[in-house]
Amino acid sequence: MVLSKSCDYGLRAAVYVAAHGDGRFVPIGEIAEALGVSFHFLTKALQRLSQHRILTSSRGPKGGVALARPAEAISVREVVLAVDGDDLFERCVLGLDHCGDDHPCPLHGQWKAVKAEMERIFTETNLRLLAERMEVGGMRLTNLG
Amino acid sequence: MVLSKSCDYGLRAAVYVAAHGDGRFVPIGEIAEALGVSFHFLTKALQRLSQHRILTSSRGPKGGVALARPAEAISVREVVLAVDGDDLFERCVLGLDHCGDDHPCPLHGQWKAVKAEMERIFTETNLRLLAERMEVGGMRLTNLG
DNA sequence: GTTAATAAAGACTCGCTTGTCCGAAATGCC
DNA sequence: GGCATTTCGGACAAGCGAGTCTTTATTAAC
Ligand code: SF4
Ligand code: SF4
Repeated sequence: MVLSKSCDYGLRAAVYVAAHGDGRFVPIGEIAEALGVSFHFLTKALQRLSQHRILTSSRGPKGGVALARPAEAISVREVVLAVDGDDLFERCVLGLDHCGDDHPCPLHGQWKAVKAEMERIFTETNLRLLAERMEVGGMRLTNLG
Repeated sequence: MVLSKSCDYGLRAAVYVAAHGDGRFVPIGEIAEALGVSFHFLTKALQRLSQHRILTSSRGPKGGVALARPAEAISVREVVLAVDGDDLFERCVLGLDHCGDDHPCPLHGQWKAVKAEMERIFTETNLRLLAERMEVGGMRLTNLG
């Protein structure tokens, strides 16, 4: 898959917090239940987001995670980089080492365009945008039950 | 990664055959050595290409694999589908089940464009094109040694 | 027919991702 | 201070892709 499960869960959780957070700390248990994913596994993904200053967290009662910045200041690209690293935007189709414009594989020209397009939409799309689409567009973050 | 290793190897091997085949059967051992990859593992990938009628094969001396059709009639898309299936073109970012235009996730609109772009360049690019780029453009299929 | 070369097929190991579980540390509430 | 709640962190198991090895089947050459 394009994104790892951790990244997938982390991104969906971040959108959930942006949509249902209202500034409070949202317990990871609530997010896990809402998304229908493993609580402990989701915890690990969100820890990485906290370490990268995308989320803040608080322990104890009324604790949980919250966005470290306004939702419109957090791009999807940032979340992907925090969890999966830059492999998606750097390595690609043929998986060669040290490739690039100077030592290209035969697909380089075309794939470079796809990579740039991916990075562009991930950079332009932020959590507020996604949260709004959930509210007004009825889009979903979970599997249909 | 976007493509599995099997798919990666299979695609590179197919391009090698298109470029260095000249109609003969090319032994898998020769391809594995040229690409610097495991012979046995490459064999598995090429078996799938043979099963999907992209390659033909012959056992025994002077045996090996050859393109089942002219190189310009084999698209990259076909090779990817044969080895990795349609996950790349069907499933995507959020990995939800049964998703699509009717039950979209918030990223659907943008990601659909990326998927379409990927499928387009993979469909338009055929093995002859890639083989020619190797010959005239000096592009590489292997890691630098 | 014998032999050598080669693809096909399957069993097996290894490492990474996913997922589970348990204890420790922090924090609000009484 | 004591307690309930919640994140943090590491250990552990399961599943899967990647890679190795061995055996069998097929074919060409002599
Ligand atoms: S498309 Fe470019 S960056 Fe990607 S593997 Fe080929 S040469 Fe490397
Ligand atoms: S982008 Fe569309 S097809 Fe992909 S996971 Fe989201 S809803 Fe499904």
